Amino acid sequence: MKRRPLLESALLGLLAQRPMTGYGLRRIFATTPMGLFSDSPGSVYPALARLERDGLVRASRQKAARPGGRLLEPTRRGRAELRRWLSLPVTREDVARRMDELLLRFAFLDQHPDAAAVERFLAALAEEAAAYAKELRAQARKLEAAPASTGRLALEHGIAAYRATARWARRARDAWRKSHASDAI
Amino acid sequence: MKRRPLLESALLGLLAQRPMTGYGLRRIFATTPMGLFSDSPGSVYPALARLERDGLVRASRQKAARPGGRLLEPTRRGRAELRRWLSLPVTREDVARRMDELLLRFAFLDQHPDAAAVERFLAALAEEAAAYAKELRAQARKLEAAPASTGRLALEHGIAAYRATARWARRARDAWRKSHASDAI
DNA sequence: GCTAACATGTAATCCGTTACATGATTAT
DNA sequence: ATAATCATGTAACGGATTACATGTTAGC
Repeated sequence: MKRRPLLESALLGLLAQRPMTGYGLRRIFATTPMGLFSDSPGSVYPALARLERDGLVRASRQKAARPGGRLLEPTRRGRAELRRWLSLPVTREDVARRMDELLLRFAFLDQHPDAAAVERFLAALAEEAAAYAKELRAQARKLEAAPASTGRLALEHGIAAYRATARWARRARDAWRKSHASDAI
Repeated sequence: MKRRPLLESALLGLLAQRPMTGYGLRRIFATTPMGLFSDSPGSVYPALARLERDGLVRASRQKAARPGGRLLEPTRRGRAELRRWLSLPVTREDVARRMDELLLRFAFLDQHPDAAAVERFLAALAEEAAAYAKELRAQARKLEAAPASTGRLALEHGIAAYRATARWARRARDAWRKSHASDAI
């Protein structure tokens, strides 16, 4: 049960949205707010080679727009692997230490075949983020330094950030419900 | 000008607060919200060995509370290196891709000899975080998908998070001013 | 004709993770 | 006695970063 590197999941998710070349993927990392990933060839091409080796992605030189290019798309196994990843539960551990993975998963979650997955994810995230904010608040109360230390203030940043995440999750859930209400009738 | 690994800065900052053993440092990572670092011996001891090799940390078996233990403390060069790191400016790049490093720096910033450093840091962070939130908002306007996609909603999480950071920075600055007002008279 | 953009890779190095390995001391 | 805690390390492996290396095509 080793965790797949985030970069590979990001590549797989992007290719499931739209097949493209390695260069196209790199451009996305370079020009959009997905820029927490490096667009360097030395990270992207080896990761794609691993996905091909594992049979999750297939390349075609014929379908590429230019000679030399390789159009990449997920295989059936690749799409199954993506669904498996998207179906993972939202745990306290994820919230405390892997928020970026959670956000990445969520960004691809509208590709999940189960339409209810988005609402479930947001409900779980709202709950876990609020609960973790409370945990941090409890930690902060233990410190109680008379002149506020920057350590204490940094902890309060964490509290504020998790509260903002919980608030966002509740609002996103409402927005999602409204814009997908027609399906429910 | 290679960037020092975050873990090494964290270790150096903690040792500057209070000399302790490698085990003590690991316990901090295991039991406090600084848990974004691994407490595994395979990460901590090699990092400490690098700091010793570079002359930033010195170990004493005599000063240790128990036989076998090694009490670690920063050298003069180590403290200078810590000050240098704490003095780095808050850039847009940092805000966009290295928030965890910024927060770590801030958590140690009350060790900085220049008392004004904390206020300067918070002012810069408030400004850069708000500006970056605006950048993201501009990105979001370009998407304008009729039914909100989860990708779009994920971007809105980013906006909410950076706004929360900016708000926290302004409030922390006010709090810091008040609790240190006596120094200014 | 030249420059920017398109396109794919490899090599060296460093760091983090996991698992392994060992031993002393304190509390029950 | 024996378990938990204190304490320090090494080895194997994998992945990320940076730099290097190369070639094509489209637009000016």
